Order: sequence, then C-alpha cells, then structure tokens
Amino acid sequence: MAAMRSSREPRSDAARNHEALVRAATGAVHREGPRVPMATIAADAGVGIGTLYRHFPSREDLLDYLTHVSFERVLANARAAERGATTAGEALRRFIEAAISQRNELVLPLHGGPPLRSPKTRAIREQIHRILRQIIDRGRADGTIRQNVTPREIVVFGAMLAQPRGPDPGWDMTCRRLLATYLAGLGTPTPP
Amino acid sequence: MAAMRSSREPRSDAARNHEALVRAATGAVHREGPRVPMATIAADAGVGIGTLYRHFPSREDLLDYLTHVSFERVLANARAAERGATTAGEALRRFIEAAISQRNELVLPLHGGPPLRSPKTRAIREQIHRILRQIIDRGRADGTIRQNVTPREIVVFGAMLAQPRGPDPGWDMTCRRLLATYLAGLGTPTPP
DNA sequence: CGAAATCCGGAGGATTTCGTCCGTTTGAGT
DNA sequence: ACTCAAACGGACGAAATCCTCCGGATTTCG
Repeated sequence: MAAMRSSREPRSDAARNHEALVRAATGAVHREGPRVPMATIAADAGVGIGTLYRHFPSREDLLDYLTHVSFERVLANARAAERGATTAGEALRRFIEAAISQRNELVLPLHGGPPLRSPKTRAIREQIHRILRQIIDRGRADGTIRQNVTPREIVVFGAMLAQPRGPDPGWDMTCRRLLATYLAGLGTPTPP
Repeated sequence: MAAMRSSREPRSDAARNHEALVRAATGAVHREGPRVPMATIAADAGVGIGTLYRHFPSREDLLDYLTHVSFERVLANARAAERGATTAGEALRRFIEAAISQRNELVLPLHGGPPLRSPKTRAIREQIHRILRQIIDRGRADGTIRQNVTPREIVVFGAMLAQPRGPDPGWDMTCRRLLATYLAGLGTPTPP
C-alpha cells in the first residue's frame, strides 16, 4: 500500500551518488560544522557541485535530510534496545551505546536553530520518546530506575556523547566512564 | 612584580569597545557558530569592522581569546568550589553548576579543531585538572566518590551541559536532572 | 542497437565575506 | 584650550562561496 511513485525508481548512478553525498556531507559537517562549503562536500563525494545541488536544492534541505536519517537510526536503536534487553537499565545502556558507536554517522542538531523544520522528523522524535517512556516506566515499576527520569534526558545525554569531536585518543574511555556513572545514578533513589 | 608594561594603559574608549566586542562575539558564536561573519560581531558590538580587526587581528585570535577567558572563568570556578564546599561531591556539584550558570559567557571549544593553540590556555587547563584531581582524591579517600573518576570526565560533563543551545524552555530542568543523576552515580561504588 | 529520459559536471555571474588602509575623531596630558 | 598619540569607522579590492544553467554523458527500456 505504499503510495504510488509518480516517477520511476532513481537511476543507479543517481542512487550511488546520493549515498556518496550523504556520507561525505556527514563527515564534512562533523569536521567543519554546518557551514562547511558545499563545494567541499561535493569534492569529498567525488561528484560535481551541480550534482550536489540537484540532490539537495539548498544547504538546509541537506541538513534536514541528514537530521532525518539520524533520527531514523536513533528510532531503530530505541526499538532494538527495548526488544533486546531484559532490564530497563540494560535497555537504556544499549540505547545510548548504540548512539555512541554510530556517532560518525549521526547528525543531531544540538546547536540551536529553528529546530526540526520537518514534521516527519518531529514525528519520529515523538516515537523515540514514547519507546523510552515505556522503558523508563517499566524500570520505575520494579524499582531499578529512579523517579523523575524523562525520555528527554536520555536522548540529550546520548546525543551529547555522540557529538562529533576532533581526533581525541582518550575520548572512548571518557565516554564509557561518563555513561557508567550516569547509569549508576539512574539506579539510585531520588533524594527529596 | 608584574612585568613592566611596554606601553601605557589602553584608552577608555578602547577598553569599552574591547569589552563590547568580547560580549558580542560570545553571543554571536553561541548563536551562529565559530564561522559567524566578523561583520555581524562588529555590528552587534556597535563598532566598526576596522575596530574589530584592530582588537583581534584574525578570527582565530578572537576565538583563542574567548577560549582563554572562558578557561580562566572555569579555573576560578574550580578554586571557589574547592574552598567553598565541605564534601567532595558538594565541590563537584558547585563546579558544574557554576559552568551551567555561566553558559552564556563561556566559549569552550568542544568542536574539534587544533585544540588550544595557546600554551597559556593549556596551562590553565592543567591547573583546573590539578584542582579537580585533589577534590576527587579527597572524595575517594572518604568513600564518597567512586573509583576511576578522572578530572577530564568532570570537565567534559560540565562543558557539555554548558554548551550553547537555542531557546529551549525545558532545558534548565533537563540540565538539573542530568546533573543530579550524574552526581548520584559519582557516589556509587564501581562494579567490577 | 537506438531513442528518450535521466543525470552529470563545472563554467560563470551574483553575492557574501574577508581583512586592509587611511582620513577623521576622540581621549589624555599639559 | 591645545596638542598629539591612539583609536575609530567604513570604503574598498581580493578572495571565497553560492547556486544556476545547459551541453554532453550515461542508463534504461523497447
């Protein structure tokens, strides 16, 4: 019941270039920020500037797309975490670890701006929150998760750890420790 | 025994403009990222573009200066936290809370790049780490801080929470919860 | 194979941003 | 008040960046 496509499937070279562009754009945005020159992205993808603009008519379109794809990944992470874990704490750990290990492929808009222009992307975010809410409630019921934990904190924490960083040898270790400590805190009763 | 100044004190209008520039630059970098046009900064400061370039000959000089000032603030926070708190946990809480409450005045280079060009700034960072190390060791000795906590995690966590964000009503609450949970985790023994 | 639809690439004009230069203004000392 | 070193401001040429446009290459389908 997928909506009928008004035109046929994209040509194979177009599909290939689309993927190369997304990959290059993700890397370039990580490396130089959202204002990275479009020419850099095209060059990194091994593609002409015209091709970049045909696939993404403006920089905002490109950034929106990267964001959307990232949110889809995170949603998949949330579903996998919910299914694959037995305890709530374990599920949250998996969810955040997935974000960390995908950090080179995620473009999550933590830097201000008119957030989430696309309603479609906003809907995905709400699904993510719903799943996390379920996990948290489950943990709160059996006493393994403290009170007053919201899905938003979990997402924010995961996004912070998944944020792009320059080459930084000790980062993995720091990241693991931050996560371990935070998770330990989640299992601690809330003081008044 | 301060080194003799080779030239006299800056003129009053120069001092005023310097401060206005720093304030404007901080806001602009928060708002639009490190590539914000220099003209925007000058305009925000109510100053000509020439004046901006006289005070800071290049963008990098400006960003280095903002970073340096930020680190000086953080160092002051660390000293105050060490002196003002009775327990280690309390000291760390004060340290991170100070960073959060100053977040509109801090420009901490979490986004890659050749980090900390200035040796002076690097030295400040090491002083910060030394103080935090002292606090952590104190807490570990009396069992109120878990093992394997490094100064770096504390700084990173504080910097993450102090990172600029767009207008975001619920952020303060989220921030407080993340901090509370993390601090709770710090007081939890490390599992094997 | 041949035709048509689709896609590619990069030249190039418009626009933005950079950082300098220099005539003018302002503050500090006398 | 007067002087002058210091600071200001914005016009300006150079450089970077944006994004469009279209001739030519490539894929797909009959």
